[in-house]
Amino acid sequence: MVKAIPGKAVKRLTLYHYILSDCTRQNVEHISSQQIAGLLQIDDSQVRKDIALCQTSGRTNVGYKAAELKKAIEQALGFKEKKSAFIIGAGNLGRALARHTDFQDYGLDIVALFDTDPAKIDTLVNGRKVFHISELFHISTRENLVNKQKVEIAILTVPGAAAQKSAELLLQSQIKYIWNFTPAVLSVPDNIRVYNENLMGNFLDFTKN
Amino acid sequence: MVKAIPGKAVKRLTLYHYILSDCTRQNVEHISSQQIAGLLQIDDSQVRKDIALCQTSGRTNVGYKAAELKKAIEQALGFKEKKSAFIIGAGNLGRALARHTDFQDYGLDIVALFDTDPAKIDTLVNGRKVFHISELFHISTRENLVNKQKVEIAILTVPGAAAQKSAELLLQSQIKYIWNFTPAVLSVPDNIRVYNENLMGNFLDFTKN
DNA sequence: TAGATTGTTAATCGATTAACAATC
DNA sequence: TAGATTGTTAATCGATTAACAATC
Repeated sequence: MVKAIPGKAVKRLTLYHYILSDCTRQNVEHISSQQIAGLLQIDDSQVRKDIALCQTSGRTNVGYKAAELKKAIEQALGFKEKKSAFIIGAGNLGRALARHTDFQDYGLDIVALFDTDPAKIDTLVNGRKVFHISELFHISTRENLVNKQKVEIAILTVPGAAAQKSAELLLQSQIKYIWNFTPAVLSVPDNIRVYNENLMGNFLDFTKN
Repeated sequence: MVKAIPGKAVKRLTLYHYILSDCTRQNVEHISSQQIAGLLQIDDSQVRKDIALCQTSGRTNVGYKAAELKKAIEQALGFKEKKSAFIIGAGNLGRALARHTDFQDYGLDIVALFDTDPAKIDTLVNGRKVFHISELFHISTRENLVNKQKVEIAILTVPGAAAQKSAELLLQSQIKYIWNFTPAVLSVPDNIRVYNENLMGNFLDFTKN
C-alpha cells in the first residue's frame, strides 16, 4: 500500500512537474535536487524527500533523469486519471475556466456549465453547454450514464452572495468536491469537501509577506 | 510597532472576513470564536489567536462584535489600501480577472492589460485598455505620473511556455510582485517576489487529500 | 449564581532544515 | 581519486491544539 502524499508535498511536486516540462522543452536530460530547490528557493533535502514519495530514484553524482521523474510525478499525483467537473456560475471567471486549456492538460474535463441568467442558457462555452441550474439533477444523472463516470467536482464561480444557495443546490447532484472560487465560506454536510481557493487571501498573504 | 501577521493567519483572517460580511448581510451582531471555527472546521483557539493579531478584542460570554471585528481585519490586512496591477496576457483568464469585481472590493485595481496578439491591442476590457507588451516600459512610467503611484504588481496569465519570457520583460517595469497564474516556475532576480497561484497543485491537493 | 466565552500559556504535532554515510 | 549527489536520520523550527484562569 502506497502511503498518501501530504498536501504541501503535492503542491510542491506540481511545481517540480512544471520545471520538468520545461526541461523537456529545452532538451535538458538530468536535473539535481539542488537545481530544483534553487528555482523554488527551498531546501534541497525537501526536494529529495518529496521525490522519494513518488517511488522513483535518482543517481548519485548525476541527479534525476528529467523524463523519468516527470512520469513518476504524473503517476503519483494521478495526472492521467480523468476527472469530470461542472462549473456553477457562467460569469467571467466561470467561462474563463471552462476555456482554460491547462485543466485539460492535467486531466480535468469540464462537462457542463450552469447559471440562472436566461441570456446564457443554451449558449456554448468552449463547446460545453450552459444549462439552467434547475437542470442540475437531471444532467447530473444523465452525464452519469453517458460517461459511465459520475461528475463529483463542482467549480463554484457565482457571486459571493449567491454562493451558499448554490452550494445547497449541489446537494441534489452527485457532487462530492466543491472548488470554491467565491469570497464566501460555505456550510455543507460532512460528506462534501470544500476547497476555498481564496484568491484575495493568497493575494494579501503575498503582498504583505 | 505592530508585528507582522504570518501568511497562514492572513489567509484564515480573509476567510473570517467573508463570514463577517455574511453576518452584516444577515444582521447578525455577534459571533463567537467557536462559531467561526465551526464553519471552517478548525480549532477555536486558532481563531482567537488570529483575531488577537488584529488588535481588537471580544467580550467574554458574548463573543466578538461582527461589524467591529470586520473593520479590525480590514485594517490589519490593508483592504482599504489601494493596490494597482497590470495583467500580462489578455487571454480568457486575464480578461476574466480584469472583469472580476471581487478584486475591486478588496482594493486591487487593474490599470491596464498587455498582450502580443495584434487583434487584442487597443481593445477595452472592463474599461481598461490592452497594450502591446512592447509598450510596457512606456506605460509603466506614464502611469506612475498619472496616479502618483507606481504599479508594482503584475498578474501573469500568459501560456505556460511564454511565462519566463514575459517575466523577463517585466524587469523593464517597476513591477516588484508577480502573481503567477501560469503552470510555470519563474526565474527572476531576488528583488522580485513571485507567488505561484498553482491552480493545478491546489486542485490535486484537494482531490487527493 | 452557573454557564459561556475570551485571552494566553503550555503541550503536542507536523513540517522543514541540517547533517552525513553511501555511492558513483 | 576527489568531488558531487542521493537517500535518510536526527535536530530544529513553527504551527496547531489543549487547557485553564479570568471574566461577565
